[in-house]
Amino acid sequence: MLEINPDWTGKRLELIETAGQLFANSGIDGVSIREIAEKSNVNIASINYYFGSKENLYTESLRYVAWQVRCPLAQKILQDESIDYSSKEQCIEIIRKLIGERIQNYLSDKYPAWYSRLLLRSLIEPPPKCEDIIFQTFIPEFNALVEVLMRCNPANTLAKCRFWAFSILGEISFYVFAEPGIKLALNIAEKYTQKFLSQLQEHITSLILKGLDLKEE
Amino acid sequence: MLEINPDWTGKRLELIETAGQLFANSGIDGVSIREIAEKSNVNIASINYYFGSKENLYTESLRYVAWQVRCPLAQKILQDESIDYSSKEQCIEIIRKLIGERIQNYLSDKYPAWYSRLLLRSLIEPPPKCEDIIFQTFIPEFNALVEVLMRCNPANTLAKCRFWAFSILGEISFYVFAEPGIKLALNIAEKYTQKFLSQLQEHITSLILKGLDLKEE
DNA sequence: GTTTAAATCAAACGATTGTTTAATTATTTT
DNA sequence: AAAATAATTAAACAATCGTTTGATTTAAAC
Repeated sequence: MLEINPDWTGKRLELIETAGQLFANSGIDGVSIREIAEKSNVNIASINYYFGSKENLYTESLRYVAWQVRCPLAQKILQDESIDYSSKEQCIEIIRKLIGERIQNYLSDKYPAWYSRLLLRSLIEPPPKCEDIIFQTFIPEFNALVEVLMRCNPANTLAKCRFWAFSILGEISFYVFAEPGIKLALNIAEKYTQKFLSQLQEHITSLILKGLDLKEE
Repeated sequence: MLEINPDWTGKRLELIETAGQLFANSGIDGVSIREIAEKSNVNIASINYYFGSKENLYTESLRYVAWQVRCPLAQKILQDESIDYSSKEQCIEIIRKLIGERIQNYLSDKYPAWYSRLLLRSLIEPPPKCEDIIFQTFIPEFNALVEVLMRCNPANTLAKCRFWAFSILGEISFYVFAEPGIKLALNIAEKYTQKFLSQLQEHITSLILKGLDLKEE
């Protein structure tokens, strides 16, 4: 798992927040350190003073948002020995919560929208030294999600549960990085509403439950 | 719909193919025209001679790949008056084909992998003058897909069919832009195999059919 | 074969890039 | 209060950026 960085404070944090937002919108090469310095109200040299290089600032911004929007619920659930996976109702509730956590952390106003956007941008264009952060963020969460899905219905194969896990992660991610197109298609302005997000949670949950043959009705 | 460009020939096409691949990997700001010229074995000035600017070259590359990987099947199906949507088997086959077309065009070796990567990158980071291409590519295909889903089961609401359409588009897109992470998680090397892609097609189709209450068994 | 247009080229343009320097100011430590 | 460390600054660094120029070569048109 990703480790917390004690230096996410003061001027360093300010720079991370300002630069991260710019990086999320335009990529590391689309932003100049002068633009970052100007919007942060610091001298250009401060970036190298605090982070050593522009690249390090990007890496730190990524590590920061990856930590912020992480979804450790699946791991917690796996360690909870009081869970009875033979109870259909409990399994349904677990899956609903897992999907809900990711939707809230990625799509709601709990965090600024650029947090998840920077994270997903780094997936399609992993800058140097960022692969570790990406993989340490996604792989453990993915594996834990797969594990939970398998426990909820042991009759399903590993291959199937992996597909379902990607269905969950993929669809939610799509609402992040295709946001402009989606809002145009749905005629939505500004942010996703909580009502829309709970509908989305219901939709994905229902989809997965039917796939797992857990849906009652 | 997007229009074909008669200038996708000769040196112009060579430049588009070379530059597009670089753009897909590193973004418009991550590639220099000198790098493009070198890998295309042309003079630096040729880029401005043929396209006017680097930005125009990006736009043309995007228009080119958007045309190549477009999925017009849904529109064709809508215009086919011989289709009987009360036939469950026919509806299942249509949905399977729709999903299959997108998977083939986005993920198989039918086209170079960077085609779809450039398209999706442009979704999260739309360069100037590219919004039109993006929207003309995705929105009509999305709307057609929604329309087909509604005809297959008129009992479903528009809102639900939109969610399902995004489930299809989102999950397939995820396999494009999260490719490095997915291959690490699944321990896959090189390209997705056709076997894997047909499993994926089966998985998504099954998911949607269950959601539409069309799945027999 | 002559003329026109298209294509290619090396070279240079001004602007901007990330980074570094060295001096100065602020803050903390002793 | 003196010394030492941390933080901030303006200025300059070499390198690279996208673009343009003007000359040269190639191809097409008459």
